[in-house]
Amino acid sequence: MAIQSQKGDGGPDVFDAISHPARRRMLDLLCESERSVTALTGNFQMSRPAVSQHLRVLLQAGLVTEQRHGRERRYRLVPERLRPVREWIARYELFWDDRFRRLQNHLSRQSPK
Amino acid sequence: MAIQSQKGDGGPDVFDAISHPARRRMLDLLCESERSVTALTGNFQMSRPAVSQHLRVLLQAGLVTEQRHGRERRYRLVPERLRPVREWIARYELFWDDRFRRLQNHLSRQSPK
DNA sequence: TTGACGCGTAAGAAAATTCTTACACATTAT
DNA sequence: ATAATGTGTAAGAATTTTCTTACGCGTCAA
Repeated sequence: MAIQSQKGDGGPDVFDAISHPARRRMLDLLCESERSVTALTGNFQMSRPAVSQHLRVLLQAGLVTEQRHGRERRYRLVPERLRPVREWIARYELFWDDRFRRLQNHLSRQSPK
Repeated sequence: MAIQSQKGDGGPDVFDAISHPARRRMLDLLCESERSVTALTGNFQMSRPAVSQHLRVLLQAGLVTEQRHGRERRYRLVPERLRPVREWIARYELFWDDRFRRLQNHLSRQSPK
């Protein structure tokens, strides 16, 4: 028996939402303007329901919002929600910058003097 | 029948690798110093083989490297590999900064004049 | 040499993911 | 009223993920 998963009920995980290439592409497309499901589907090879399902994942992660306009629903990007990712990455960014800085220091201490 | 998946054979996906909380935590731990599998396992509730399997995902994504020291293997962080994530996020960061800037402009054009 | 230690991998189970097709339901156009 | 549009959701299948236990193999210590 394997007791596993139980995925953070506290809130849908943003990292998980952006792990699928199609969902990242959807966000990229929504950067330009809000779009309907059908409009988005044109950019993928999957069926419309599949796109719809991906949108639901993004919706639950709070990365997009839905607005009904007559019979269509337009999805709009909520970029702020990506902040947790940005913040997590920041730590590592410093890390690789540090390496770069150390390398520079090392090199500059070699030629002069 | 459903012909699906075929996950990017070009290379293991970094976004996918960091989608699991345990793997992010492992990277966090490896920020401080390189560690062995057993040392890492102490920080989780899963079995050692499970940790080992997660490390393999990170390894294949190039996020860590492995060094054998006697009978143990130490894993070391390769922060540069997170760059694709940083770059992808950058676009959205501008986006939310823009919103902030527009709001400021809006407000500053209201009080003066 | 014998054990104990550190680790990877195999095998298998439980769940989650990700698609597809089929339908049901509004809304808009004829 | 009817038909066409735009969507969500249900049902089901193929795959992947993620764990666990059981083993096997090198390495270090007695």
